[in-house]
Amino acid sequence: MTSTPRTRAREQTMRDIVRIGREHLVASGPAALSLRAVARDLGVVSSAVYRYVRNRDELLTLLVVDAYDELGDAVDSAVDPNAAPPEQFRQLGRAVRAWALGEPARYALLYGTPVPGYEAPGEQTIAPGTRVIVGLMAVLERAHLQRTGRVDGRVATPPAMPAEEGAGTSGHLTADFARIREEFGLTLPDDALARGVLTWAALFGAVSFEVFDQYGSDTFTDPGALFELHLAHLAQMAGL
Amino acid sequence: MTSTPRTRAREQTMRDIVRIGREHLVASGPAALSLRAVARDLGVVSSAVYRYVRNRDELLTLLVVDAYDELGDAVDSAVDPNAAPPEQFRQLGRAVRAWALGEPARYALLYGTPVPGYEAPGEQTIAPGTRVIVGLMAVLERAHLQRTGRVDGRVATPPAMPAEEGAGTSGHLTADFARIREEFGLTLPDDALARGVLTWAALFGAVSFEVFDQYGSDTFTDPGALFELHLAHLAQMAGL
DNA sequence: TGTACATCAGTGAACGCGCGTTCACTGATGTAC
DNA sequence: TGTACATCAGTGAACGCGCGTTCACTGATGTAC
Repeated sequence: MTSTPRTRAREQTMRDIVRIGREHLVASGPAALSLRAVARDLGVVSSAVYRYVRNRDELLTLLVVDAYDELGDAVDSAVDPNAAPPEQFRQLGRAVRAWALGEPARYALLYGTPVPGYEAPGEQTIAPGTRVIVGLMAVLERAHLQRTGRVDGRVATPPAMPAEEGAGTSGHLTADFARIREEFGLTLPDDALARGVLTWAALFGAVSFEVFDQYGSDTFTDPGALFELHLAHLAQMAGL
Repeated sequence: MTSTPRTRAREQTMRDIVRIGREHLVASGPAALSLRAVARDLGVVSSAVYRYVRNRDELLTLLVVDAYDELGDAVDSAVDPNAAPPEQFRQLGRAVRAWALGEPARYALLYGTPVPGYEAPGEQTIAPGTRVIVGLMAVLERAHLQRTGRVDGRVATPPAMPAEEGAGTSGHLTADFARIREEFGLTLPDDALARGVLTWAALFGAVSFEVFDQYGSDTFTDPGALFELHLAHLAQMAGL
């Protein structure tokens, strides 16, 4: 039996720490995140936090994972599995934008300037950190399967897809794409993979420009409409 | 005669402050930039810096302008005025990427997470901050003029260009695009403007992903080749 | 050319603040017999 | 069921550090007559 009162209290405190950390992130950005301030809000002496968290970096990691997971959940629940791929792409894009605009500080933690001196530990952050690109690739894969006539998405043996060598696809890239295909279980050809990666980066570029106010505050009266236009062009670039 | 020894010394110190500030930015990021540390490196007591700079925010502004200008110069000198627009676009993109990879901390100051509590004063930062998008739009404008047969780029009366109302271009956007056209002296139709803005955001998205290491360090063996591929797709999206 | 005054760079001390992290400790909760 | 011991959350003091900004001051440089 692992759920003694003590362990339940510990889990609750852990959640409180993450919640308070989130609030501080929102208020002052990652560089200013401080264990002492979290302890204060937790109603506890500063050294007590070290019972829960090895150091400041570990708290940052908790917040990074927390944010990636919330974004991943938002995206997953926004994409209708029965919709057509182009619509799925738009749903994904809108979900990313909506979450980013709602949580600018946490978005910045994930996709803004890396926190100086902090290196995210891969074992904990890679899986949640790749959920969006995995989702995007799944949409592209489904579109590809439909295009090539395997609509249901179930292929007994994913045929060795010999990567219609695209216009500028060089040796290194071909190998990289092969590895990616393998790792994510995809059958997309090189060109589609390349477009997918660019679409991913471009989507976050558009979102970052809006969240970080690069357009200038009064350039676009209706940023949502601009974003819809962007989605249409991005879908085209993605090959959807 | 304004160049007394004293004013020359002052200008030199001013340059030293910016240079040292740059170095600190590189070492520890904008949030950690400190007037005291700059004073230390300048070999002067901390309060002396206040003879040159009103406060920390003003130093940040100097560094922002400094960085925007260096990036703008890099882009301007990379774009060959006699090249064809698609090649000009690639030159511009490569220049942005090269500068960003060479100066990641200063790139982050411009295009990463906004510094919490700091608001850039528009009067000083807007002009240098728009040089890249102005350059990009100039490339697109030239392509447009060539396409429409006014190759030399000199049109006596820029004809009232009634914005071939694009697929999803709504009312607000049309007005916004009209304002942009006016402000930058462009004749590009709405669709080209929209593509230009997205291409701009997408280009910086791709660069940010690389500089901020979003791809994962060992996913792409040859990031330069990937970027060239991106440029090809982006040029296509831009309508070049 | 020389003198009187104004300007300005830089000093040093101070104010009040916040930070991460360690350490020996107390007292409550959980566990094994 | 009761007792002895182990675990663990939280305390409070301390170490050593850095920060932005103000202020009265000294002494050198520049300017006007």
